[in-house]
Amino acid sequence: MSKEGAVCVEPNTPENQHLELLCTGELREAVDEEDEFPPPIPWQKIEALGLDCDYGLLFSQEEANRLFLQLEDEVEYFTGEQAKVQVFGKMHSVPRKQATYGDKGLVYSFSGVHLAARVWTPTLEYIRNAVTGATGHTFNFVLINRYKDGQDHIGEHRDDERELDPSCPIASVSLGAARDFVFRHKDARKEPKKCQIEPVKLELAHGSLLLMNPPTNTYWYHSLPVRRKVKTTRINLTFRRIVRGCQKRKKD
DNA sequence: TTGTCTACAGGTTT
DNA sequence: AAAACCTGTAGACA
Repeated sequence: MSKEGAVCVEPNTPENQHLELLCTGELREAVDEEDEFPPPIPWQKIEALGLDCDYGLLFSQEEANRLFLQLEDEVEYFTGEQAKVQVFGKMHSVPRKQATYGDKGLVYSFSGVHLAARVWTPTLEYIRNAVTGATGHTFNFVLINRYKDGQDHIGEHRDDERELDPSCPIASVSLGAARDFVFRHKDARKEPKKCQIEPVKLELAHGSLLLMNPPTNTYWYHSLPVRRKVKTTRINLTFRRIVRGCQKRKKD
C-alpha cells in the first residue's frame, strides 16, 4: 500500500506558514497596504522533486459561501458534444460539468474538445481580481469544473496544453465541498515499482487557493479522485494565461 | 463477516 | 509516445 508512504499535507499547519509569496513577484512591488485583496497568508509551501505549489485560504467562509451561490446562479456549463472528450479513440461524457470564461476570442482545447471562452461575469472578474491581488499574476482565462458530489471526478492529467504560458502558474480556487487532490510524478506512473517518488496528497478546502508553479505541470499529473462519502457540490476555478496568437502546432 | 470504499493495474486507438 | 476515459480486482476498513 502506498497509503502510509504518501506525503500528506494538512492545510494551514503553523510550521509551514510562509509570509511571502515565493513565486515571481514582478507586479507585487506596485501594491501596498491599500490592496483591495490582501494575500491569503499564511501560505503553505508544498514541494517535491519538480513540484512547487503554494496553498492558502483566499476567502473567508462567509465570502466563499456567497461566491459559491453566485456562481451556481451565473455559470453556464457546456452540454452535449461540448461536454465530451475523446480518449483512446472513444468518446466519453466527462464525469463533471465544465465551463470556460475569458478574454474575447480565447479557445482552450484538450482531448479533442475545443471550448470557446464566454465573456467574464461580474463574480468571475471579482474572483480573478482577488487571485491577482494575492499572487501578483494576471490571468486571461478560467476553466471551471463543477463536481456535483463525490462521484464526479477527474482522472490523472497534466495541464500541459501548448497554448498555456509556461512561465505563468495555474491558480486553482475551490468553493463548496472539500475534496482530496492527488499529485503523482510521471515516472511513478510508468514505472511504479522502480520509482520511489511518492504521491503528494492534500485536501482543497472551501475558499482555498492552490498555486501550481512551473515546472509542476511538466513532471506531475494531478487528479480529483472519487470520494463516495462526499454528498455536496464543489466548484473549482483554474485561472490560466493563454498565449494569444500561439496556435496549436504539431511538435517538431 | 460482509458490504463499501479505495488504490492500482491494465485496456482501448488515434 | 502518450492520452482530462473506463473497468476489474484485491485488500483495507468498519
